[in-house]
Amino acid sequence: MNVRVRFPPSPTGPLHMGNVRTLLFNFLFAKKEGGVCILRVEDTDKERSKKEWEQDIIENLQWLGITWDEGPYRQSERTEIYKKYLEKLLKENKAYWCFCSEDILETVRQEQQSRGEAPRYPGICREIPTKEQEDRIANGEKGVVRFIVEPKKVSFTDLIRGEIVFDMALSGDIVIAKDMETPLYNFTAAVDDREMRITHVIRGEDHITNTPKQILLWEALGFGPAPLYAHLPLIMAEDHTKLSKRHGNNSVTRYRQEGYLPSAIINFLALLGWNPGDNREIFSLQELCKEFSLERVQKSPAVFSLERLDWINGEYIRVMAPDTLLKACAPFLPDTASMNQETLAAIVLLQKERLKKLSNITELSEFFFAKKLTYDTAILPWKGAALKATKNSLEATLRILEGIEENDWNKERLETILMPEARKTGDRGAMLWPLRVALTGKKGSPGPFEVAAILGKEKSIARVKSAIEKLQ
RNA sequence: GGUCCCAUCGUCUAGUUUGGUCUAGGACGCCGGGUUUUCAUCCCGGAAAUCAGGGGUUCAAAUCCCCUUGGGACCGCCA
Repeated sequence: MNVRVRFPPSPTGPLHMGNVRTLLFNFLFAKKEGGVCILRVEDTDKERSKKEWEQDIIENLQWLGITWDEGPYRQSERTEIYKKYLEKLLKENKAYWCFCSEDILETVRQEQQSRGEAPRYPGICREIPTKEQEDRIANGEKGVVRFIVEPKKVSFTDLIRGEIVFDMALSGDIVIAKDMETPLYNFTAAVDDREMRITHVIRGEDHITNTPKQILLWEALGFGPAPLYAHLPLIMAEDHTKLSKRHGNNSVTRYRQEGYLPSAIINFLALLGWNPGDNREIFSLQELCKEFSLERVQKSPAVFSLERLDWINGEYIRVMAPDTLLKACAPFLPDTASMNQETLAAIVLLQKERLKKLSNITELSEFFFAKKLTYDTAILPWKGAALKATKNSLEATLRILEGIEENDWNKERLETILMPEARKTGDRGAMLWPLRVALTGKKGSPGPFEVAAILGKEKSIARVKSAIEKLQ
C-alpha cells in the first residue's frame, strides 16, 4: 500500500507541542512506510483562522525538520469541491436544511441534559418537505445543512486500540455546513481524506468520537473503504488534563525562544507515547524514522514533563560542535559587540555543560560582560575563613597575578603558576575560592583560571582589587 | 448525566500478544558518596511501583477472564 498521511493543523493559534507530537507521529509513520505527508490547512472557520498562524505553523514545522511532500492545501480554497458533495447529499436526501434558531437548540439541549440524556438534535426540520426547504433558502432565509445520521452501530478497528463500536442511534443529525460556502470540520475532513487519497488517519484521542461521524459521511458519499484510523494518547499537563492554553504558553515559538533545540524537542516528543522497546533514550529524527512503529505506541495519556525536556535538551547541547553552539547562543549573549568572536566562543564553550537551554547562557555569563560586579562580600571567604585572612589571601594572589606577563595570561600558564601557591596553603580552596568569587561575583561558576584567562589581565586584576577594597 | 478510551515507581516507560527466567528492569527528578577550589559535567550508590482494588482460571498471573474503583476525552452553526 502506498501510505499517505495528512498534517491537518487549524491556523487558529500558534503551533503548539500537542500539535507537533501528532504531526511528528504522522511524519515518522509515513517515513517508516516509505509514504508521503500532505499538509492540509484546516481553515474553514473564517472568524478564527488567521494567515499569521498559518505562517507560524509552517515556519516552526520547517524549523523542527518535519517536512511534507504535498501542499499546503487550504480548505478555504476548496469551497467548490465541498459544495459539489454538499449538493449531492442534499439531492439524495441524505442531508437537509435546518432552520432552528440557536435559542431553540439551546433549550432542547438543556432539557435533554436535565433528563440525563446525551444532547442531540431531535430532527425537527427533517420533516420539512424538500421543496419547502429549497424555497425558503431561495427566498433568503438563513439555514444550516444537517447530515442525517443513520441510527445504526458503526465500528472501526483502531490501529492502536483495536475495535471500537459506537451506537449512532444516540447521536442526532449533525451540522455539516453553515451554508453552501461554509462547510464544517467533519464534512471537510471526510471529503479531503478521500480527495487526497489518505490511507492512514493518525490523530489525537480527542477525535475518537468524530470517527463514526466521518465514516457515515464517507459511506453516504459513496467513497468506498474508509482510511485506517489510529488515535494517539493525549499529552496532558501536570494537572492531568489535556494540554491547553490554560496551562500557559506551549507554543513551539516559545520553546524556540527559550533555546530548546529542534532535535531535543523531537526526541522528547517522540518518547511521549512511544518507545523503542529497549533502554535507549536519545534518538535523531533519522533514527526515529527507521524505528518508529504504531504497534509500540502507548494507549494511555502521557504527562508533559519539562524536567525531562530540559535533560534531553542539555544532552543535545553538550554534544554540539563549538561553532554551532556559538551561533546558537549568539542571540542569548548579553553583549556580542564588545567582545571578539574568539572570546565569545571561549565563554560559550566554558558554559556548555551548564546549559539546560540556550537562554541559560545569559544569566550564567553576565559576569563576563559586567562593568562592575555586585555581590555580597560575605560570599568571599572560603569555608568559614575570617575576612582578614581572605583579604590577605587575595592580596597575595594579586601580587602573583601582577607579576604574570601578558603573554603568559592563559588558562594553562595561570594554573601552573597559581596552583603550586594554592597548594602551599594546605587547602587550595583558601586561595582559589576567594579569587574565583572576586572574578565572578558568584558562589557557583567555572573555575578561576578559565575565567581569568577569558577576562584578561587588566580586568582580572581590577576585579581582585575591587574585592580587596570591599573587605576593608 | 450519556458515550468512548485508559490504568506498572512522583513522571516517561520495559515487561502483557506467545502465563514461569519479574524477590518488576531502564530513564528523568530526588537523596547520598566520589572526582573537583565552587557550580556544572562525569562516575558510583540509594529511596521510590503489595503491577488501581476485589474475585476467578491455573501447579504458576503484572501478564488470561469478570466485577468494582479511579482518571481522561468527547457530547458546538470549533477543529
